[in-house]
Amino acid sequence: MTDEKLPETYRPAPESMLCFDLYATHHAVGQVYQPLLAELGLTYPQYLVLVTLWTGDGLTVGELGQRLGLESSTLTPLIKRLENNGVLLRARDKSDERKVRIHLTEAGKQMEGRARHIPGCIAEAFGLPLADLHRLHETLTRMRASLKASMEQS
Amino acid sequence: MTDEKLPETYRPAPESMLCFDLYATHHAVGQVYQPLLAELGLTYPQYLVLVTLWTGDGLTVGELGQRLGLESSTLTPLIKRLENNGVLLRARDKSDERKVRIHLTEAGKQMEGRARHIPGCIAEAFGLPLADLHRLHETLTRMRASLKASMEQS
DNA sequence: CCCATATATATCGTGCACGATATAATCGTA
DNA sequence: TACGATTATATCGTGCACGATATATATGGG
Repeated sequence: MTDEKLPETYRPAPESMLCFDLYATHHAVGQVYQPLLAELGLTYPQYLVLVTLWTGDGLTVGELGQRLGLESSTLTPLIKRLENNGVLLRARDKSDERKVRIHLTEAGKQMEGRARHIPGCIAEAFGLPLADLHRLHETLTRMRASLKASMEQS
Repeated sequence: MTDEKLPETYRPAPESMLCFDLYATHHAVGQVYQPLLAELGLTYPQYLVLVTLWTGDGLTVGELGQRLGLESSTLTPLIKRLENNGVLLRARDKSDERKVRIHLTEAGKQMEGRARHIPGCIAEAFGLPLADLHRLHETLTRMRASLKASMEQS
């Protein structure tokens, strides 16, 4: 990073800050998801958990947390809410009783079909050509790698 | 959006979803901010409020909410915490007693100097050339506009 | 002037997210 | 085998964020 002095009048406003772009865009995406997910009785984080389970049932809490970047203190109550709503079941792993494996119920599996239209709706709402979306994905992935690296070293 | 059928085996994983990119990148940025803001005794949303006030003192709760995209139900307690920490004061507007205007204290004004190094640290952690950051800002801004438009019409 | 309506903020209940800590199972090694 | 260290989840307290609702002030039409 350059160390050059910025003029005294340089005062970043939230609207010009990249971190705010991420914050606000993520928020706006959540607003678009909200009515789509409400039909299924899901919140956005709950939907992410189900998407992950649809790619592979029987994951442990830890594996889910690794995929989604969430702690057990977040996942445990979230998963219990999903269990209360009947979309999954929690079961201790027989060969290692420390682990809790999450299994979809029939209702949870069938929900995949009912959610199939959602990615298309979201992609449409983005309103950008596919090439831009690809570039965005790549930029954000590289950025995330860099952010993680800068955290490790400190 | 095209309506063409996707193969039955198409199953988006969170890691390939753009919304997850935004979610995870925003989260990673928060992790980088956290130690920098902890020195000032601030959370990230509190920092955003102060950044906004540094660009113009005496904003109302509603104006802050508009700039940051937050509701009074979020801002009111957040601002009260900042008031308890002595960085700002809340005062009813004399000419319209419905409005609450937020004014920085001396401590709140001085905090701007103590926070001046933060944007540079963050930009460095992004680890991308400035051109990419500009492009990202523009892409996200356009995307946000499109997302908002798609919400209005529905 | 009075009241219906609109506006600005605050309150309440739910859920997400964290760090710190607790608990319980497993593993390594003496 | 016994015990310290590690691992996996759960619990607790704090703060953010929302939608629904309440309260208080302001405004406009009759």
